[in-house]
Amino acid sequence: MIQKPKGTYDIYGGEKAKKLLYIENLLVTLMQKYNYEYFRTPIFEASELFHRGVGETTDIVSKETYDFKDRGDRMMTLRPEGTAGVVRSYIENKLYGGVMPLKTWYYGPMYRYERPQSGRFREFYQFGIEVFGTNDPMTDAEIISIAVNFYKLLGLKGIKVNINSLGDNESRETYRQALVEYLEPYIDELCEDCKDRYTKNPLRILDCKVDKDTDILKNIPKTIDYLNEDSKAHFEAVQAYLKELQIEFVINPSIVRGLDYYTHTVFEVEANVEGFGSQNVLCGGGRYNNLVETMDGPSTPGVGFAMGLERLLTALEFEKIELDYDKGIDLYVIPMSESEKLKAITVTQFLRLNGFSAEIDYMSRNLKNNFKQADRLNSKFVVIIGNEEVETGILTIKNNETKEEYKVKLDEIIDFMDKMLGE
RNA sequence: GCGGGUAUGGUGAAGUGGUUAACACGGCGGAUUGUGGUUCCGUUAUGCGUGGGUUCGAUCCCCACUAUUCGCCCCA
Repeated sequence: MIQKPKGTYDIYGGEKAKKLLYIENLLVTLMQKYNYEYFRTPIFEASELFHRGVGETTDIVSKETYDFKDRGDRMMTLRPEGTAGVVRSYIENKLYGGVMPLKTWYYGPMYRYERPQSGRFREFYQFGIEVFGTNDPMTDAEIISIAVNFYKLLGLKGIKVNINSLGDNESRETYRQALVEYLEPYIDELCEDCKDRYTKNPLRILDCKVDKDTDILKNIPKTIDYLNEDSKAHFEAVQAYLKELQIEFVINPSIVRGLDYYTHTVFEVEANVEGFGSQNVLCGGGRYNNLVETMDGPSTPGVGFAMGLERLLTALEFEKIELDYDKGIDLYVIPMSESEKLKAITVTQFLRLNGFSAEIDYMSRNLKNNFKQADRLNSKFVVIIGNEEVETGILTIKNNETKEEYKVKLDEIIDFMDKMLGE
């Protein structure tokens, strides 16, 4: 038997599918309200896009990509994240010539070759937003609030927002120097990974979990202490906006994010639920004022985030949150015998085309099992069609909850159902 | 890339080195040929992840592989 690739999963109907569609619909309507535009970019791109966009030294690019050569010998990569593709599209389509800011959102599968575990897949879905063309701290606050408000709308309770600031280029550089200076005497005491990071990307030593309890890490310089005036003002403004929007947050100096393109604000939203898996970051993002330029576009500030759908679903299950989607159908149509099937399918189609969800018996079940089936489908009403109904044109409709039975003329059935379902 | 757990039917699972592999749920059929969700009856694995080995004999012991799961690294 051929099995699914490691780290992938199927959705095969049922509650999970309904939940997923509900969440996706909520995202679409929320994005309309916030006035964001839908972006769709390819699932594979030239490998170089991610090497430059995400960062050569990141784990994501150095060891987690799905690479392949196409039949024209071009190196391609299945996208490991969404930002690089959107930025490429922004530049390639010269969207910087339009009205700013450009507020975009995307949703789709991402691919990373990792060992699967709780909350981590090789193919996983991300929803993300990217805003181009403004450096206003209000935007930073807005996108954080979007993530938080979305989780609140779904009913999630244990969410925690961590924010930090890396500052602009100047601040980053002074900080990097201070960091390297501070760490120099301790290099030998750091873990193997950190020794490597020290030369390649010292910032990432900050969120090392191996060394996190050592005095070296406890006293390590904080990025926020090295912000210049502009950067400090930016960070403070972000906080002021968040407070105004009543978004609770904590400043966490160890948040640096694993992608190289961030400047100024970085943040993570985590699920703070007892017993939740160790992969508890639901959403992460920040500002990337250098990225567009790095990718050969005109200097353009940007800010965005990405959230993982699988982790969100897990969090919802963990908090036992019931989503408000329709769990059943309106009517279940039972033909009493083979000879009534023609009439039954006509009635069913009529109902379906007039706004009701309706199902019919395809299995020629006996009456008892048909009622059982109606229960399984959570049908609000049952329509019985036998020879009497066909002769008189008057249908028997039973309310599946109250057990009340009604006789309804075929051409009055829509009005009747509207009334019954309280339309 | 590294470390731990697990692998029995459609599902959840018991089980023992030795003749017919519990039990529960679900499914299907019937008791009830136009009214069910209760109850009762019947039925539902020539088979215990794959391949080797130990043994007179292995689902149960050993090894490898594969899958899965949790964790590390990293990330959503």
